[in-house]
Amino acid sequence: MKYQELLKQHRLKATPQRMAIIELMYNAGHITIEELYQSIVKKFASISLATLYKNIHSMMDVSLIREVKVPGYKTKYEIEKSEHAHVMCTSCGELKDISLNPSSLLENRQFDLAGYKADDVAIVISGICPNCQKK
Amino acid sequence: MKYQELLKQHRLKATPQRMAIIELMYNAGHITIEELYQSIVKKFASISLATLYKNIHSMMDVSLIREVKVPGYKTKYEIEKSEHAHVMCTSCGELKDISLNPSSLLENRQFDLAGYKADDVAIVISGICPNCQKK
DNA sequence: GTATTTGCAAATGATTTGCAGTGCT
DNA sequence: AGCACTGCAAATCATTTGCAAATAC
Repeated sequence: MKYQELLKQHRLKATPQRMAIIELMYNAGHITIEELYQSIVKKFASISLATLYKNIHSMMDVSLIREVKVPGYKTKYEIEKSEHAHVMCTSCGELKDISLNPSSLLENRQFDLAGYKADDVAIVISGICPNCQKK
Repeated sequence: MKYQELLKQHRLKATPQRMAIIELMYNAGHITIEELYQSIVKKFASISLATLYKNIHSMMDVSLIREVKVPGYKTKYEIEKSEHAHVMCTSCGELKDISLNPSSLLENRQFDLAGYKADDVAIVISGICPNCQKK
């Protein structure tokens, strides 16, 4: 079970709750706390929201997962993977990865960063997804 | 008083509370609800948080102000102005505009937007500001 | 004068905390 | 065994709502 390894690599204990969180997040791609809880209680009747929140934070602390704040919607979470940007559909709420590499933007152009030393770039493009365009 | 005009242009009634909100937001550049409230009560002892929230939403509905969601911090608000990106200091929390034009990025390069029709691009660069680098 | 806005208090929603019991390694 | 994790209940913090009185136009 690879999720177990993933947790150990980040020096977190591999509890069943955590493995379930990672599995669901991995399958969903992006998920809110709310959605995560709704899904996880089906397999794990006794899990509490407090546990979810605590684990989300532990995993963020070790950069195993990442929060994605999107305009007008609830924060979603994703497994950390290679850098990418996001497109969000303002009609149906779908959030999707796109392959734009945020930090390559910084390298290729000389933006005036006002003296800041950049660590991370978050890009969220809002628009209408192909499906909603049809309606 | 130009704030009055600004409100009328957006078909909102120019109440003193709203003018105070805009003035403070304008001076601060970026401000959280919290900070806005702390400042505004000094001049407007009787204002309520409910009024703040209601007005923030009215003004967002007519695109007079805009919310800026930043990783790890509270949402901030700013007066809508020409497109720009943001740098945020992860040490002191300062948020600053930079002149990078988000939608020009879309034009200059052909990103694969997975069929999305883009309306808006939000870019937040996290890093360390010049001041905090010294410490 | 009328429709909108304000401010209050209460409701709702989201997140955090303390603590006793449990479980991973 | 020992420390970290879980789940509960309660606390805290954030946001929204209903409504009567006040106000912009």
